[in-house]
Amino acid sequence: MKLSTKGRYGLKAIIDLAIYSDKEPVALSSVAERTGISISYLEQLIAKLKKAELVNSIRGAQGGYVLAKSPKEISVGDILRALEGNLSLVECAGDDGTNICEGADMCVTKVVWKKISDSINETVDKMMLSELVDESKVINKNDEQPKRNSSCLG
Amino acid sequence: MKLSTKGRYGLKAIIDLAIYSDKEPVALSSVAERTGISISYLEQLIAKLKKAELVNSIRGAQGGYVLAKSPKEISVGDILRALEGNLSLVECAGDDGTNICEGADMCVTKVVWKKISDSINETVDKMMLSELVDESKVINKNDEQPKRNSSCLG
DNA sequence: ATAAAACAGACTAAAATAGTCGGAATTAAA
DNA sequence: TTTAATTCCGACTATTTTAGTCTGTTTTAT
Repeated sequence: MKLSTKGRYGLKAIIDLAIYSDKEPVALSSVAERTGISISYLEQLIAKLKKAELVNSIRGAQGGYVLAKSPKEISVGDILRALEGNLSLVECAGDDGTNICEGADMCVTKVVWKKISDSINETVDKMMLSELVDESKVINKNDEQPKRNSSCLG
Repeated sequence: MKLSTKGRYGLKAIIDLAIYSDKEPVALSSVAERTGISISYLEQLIAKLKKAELVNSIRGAQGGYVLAKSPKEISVGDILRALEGNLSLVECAGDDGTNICEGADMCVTKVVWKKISDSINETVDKMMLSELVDESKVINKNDEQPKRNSSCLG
């Protein structure tokens, strides 16, 4: 039940975007440089974020990506769901109306999975991207150069 | 980030045990019959539950398994951790002291993963096996034969 | 024109999952 | 004391998922 690298790297990537796309669009090449994630893979991740309308793209030379709205309005839940799909631990407890088991009515364990995914969603929905950006600035406030930190893609 | 069948089937299995092992040990063959999970696979699952000291085994003919303690004292968290390992969504936020990333101190996303796993653990630790057993009895109270329900291994 | 970028999608190696299988050890009962 | 039921053990395998890479196309500022 581990999160895939899509979720982990993708969150890193959008935090990077949030920090650096204030003035001008940020190219994936520079995100890649700072985070240590390959451009090719970033393309996959950012495509999901774009599809979820969390980021916008500017094509062509000097193009790149910007947040589609304020980091205060983007929750970690929005980001993770965009990257990973629904955050339920089992298919049958998802919010997307997929009720795949026939016997779901009389399924005792379903309430367990439902409670777990509710608590996950609640937790991630009240964390905002802006908080992570702030936290990141605190961590790096003493450095001219922000930490490269490519060893920790956590 | 889905739970594996170990967690899903294993929980079903221990609920079945809790219901039927009041008087005498329950053989895996009968658990298999009721749940629709193969005996071979059940062996794997129950081995984990035994290792975690949630069930005891009686070997030989007429043997089987019983709960190691009252269902009131076994939390869903105990069960799922026995089956799945720690319930953290990433390695670096586990409780087992594994701090694998070097840059973990300056890792912004780590607090995200920590909050999520805390909320998961909190949720599953306050659900007790006894509650699921009770719930299961309510669901099946009108039937002479409990639901076979093999279509829903949720 | 050129170069820098986003965009699209096919492709692949490695790892994890979801089991099965064969046999050995133990023990109640016939 | 044999038999059958059971736990126990570990190796094995097919399938699926993950984690990317690679090739090429389109767009656009300079």
